[in-house]
Amino acid sequence: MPGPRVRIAPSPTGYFHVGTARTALFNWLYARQHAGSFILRIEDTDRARNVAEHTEGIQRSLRWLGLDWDEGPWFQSERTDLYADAVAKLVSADAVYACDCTPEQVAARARQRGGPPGYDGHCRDRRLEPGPGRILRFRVPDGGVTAFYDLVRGEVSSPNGAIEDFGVRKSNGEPLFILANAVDDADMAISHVIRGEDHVPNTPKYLLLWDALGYGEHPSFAHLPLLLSESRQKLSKRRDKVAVEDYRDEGYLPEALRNYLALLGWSPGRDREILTLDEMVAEFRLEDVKSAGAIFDERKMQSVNAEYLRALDPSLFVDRAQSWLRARWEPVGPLVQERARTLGEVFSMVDFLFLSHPTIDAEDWARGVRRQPAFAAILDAAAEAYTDVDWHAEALKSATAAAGERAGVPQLAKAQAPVRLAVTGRSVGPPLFESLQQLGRQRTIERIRAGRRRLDPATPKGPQPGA
RNA sequence: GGCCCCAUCGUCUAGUGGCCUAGGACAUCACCCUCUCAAGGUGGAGGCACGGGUUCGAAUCCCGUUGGGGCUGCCA
Repeated sequence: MPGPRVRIAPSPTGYFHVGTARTALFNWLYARQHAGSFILRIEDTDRARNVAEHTEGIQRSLRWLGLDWDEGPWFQSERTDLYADAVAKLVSADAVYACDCTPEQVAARARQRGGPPGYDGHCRDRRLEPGPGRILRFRVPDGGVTAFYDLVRGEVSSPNGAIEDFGVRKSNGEPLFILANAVDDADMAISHVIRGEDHVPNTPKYLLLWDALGYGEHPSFAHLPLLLSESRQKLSKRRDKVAVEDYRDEGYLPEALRNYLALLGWSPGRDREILTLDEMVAEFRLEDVKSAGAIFDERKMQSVNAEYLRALDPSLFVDRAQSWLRARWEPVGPLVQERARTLGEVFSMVDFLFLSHPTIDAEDWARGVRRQPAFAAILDAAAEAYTDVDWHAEALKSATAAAGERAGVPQLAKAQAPVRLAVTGRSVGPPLFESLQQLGRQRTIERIRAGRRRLDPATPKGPQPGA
């Protein structure tokens, strides 16, 4: 008697997101509760947008959160034969047709109609031969309604007339999300599709495809409420700070993050909030998940984390803090080792990695500013250069050298000084580029900007003399 | 614009027709404790979006309005 089969299907196009983590958690809870299988599938069909580093990040984040998977990771990029077979089936059933309209043409016609954007079915009856340069589109029925039952939302339906002829295979032959997604769910015998609410509009298309491919009984669906930013918009990788690993680096405990995430859209009831994983597994009910979006509130998450921290056995707390501290400076350890005369000196060499704002040594700073007329120009150039450089020591070195040249200071030794002062607060310390690599892009650039502001004549605070 | 979804304190939520004078947590304010800060304790302020129904009775059911969100890609 096999249990349910669920999956988390992230795409490696960005850092692993707290929203994805919440979806993964709910899938995982469901699988564990029903002795089912939790499957990891990497949706990397869009080769142009994939970043290998993110594939690693997905797995690291999942493991860190304790969400172990039973199968996978499967990579869609390695399953292209499956999609090709499905496409062949769709073609021979005349469920899809080839279309050679460019996106520009589609948009232009939509503008001309003055109607809504979207594809107008232009090539529906042109009977073009499928092939390179031609996208394959699904022939959506003109009439009728596609409906499904959602474990969270109840009955959901939409008229087929509102669904345009969506693409299933790109003109370069790559499968599109909706196709790969449905084919894989069928192939992997997924019984419950538990995913974000943003996929609700995809579900009718998925079902149309599913039926056209003759896959039989539909999986069950549960669309989870979206995690929102403070502005009530869907949490976005671009706008918001959302990477799970950022929170790890800030010192959140995985069990605390997990607990907080569980509370978004679900509640164990009876006024309880802190609960163990076992309790969650025992009590979680998809049917009890709310359907309204939830704002991701970092302050609340902090208080949950604080509660977990306090509950730790003191010696365990020291251990946990220790390993966090250690992870922060360990990468520059060997570099510090060469320079420290006593262990006591280690601290002042790495303190900048821990402080939210570096302690600026007033004398070093004043001397640095005095000696380098292009101080400000170098900081500006560096901040700009660091914005989209590969965040590795070697690349940072070239970027800094280039920034120096742009500021009229071709010697790296001189060009690095203002950056070092702004970022570490001192004129001496471990090698700069490895230090920056460890500090991270965001904090580095923030500090350079702060250094830049420090250079500007102080803005008068109190009443102006004589005013 | 079209389609879809949603609606309890600022935020996360409890609530599934009478137990609701709507409970808890975060945040916030006051006080207590206290060498500081936390933690803890006590108390305060703060919400059922609005309008119609249904019902003896509605935060809970129905309809509408308003508001918010998602989707509308040869992204996933």
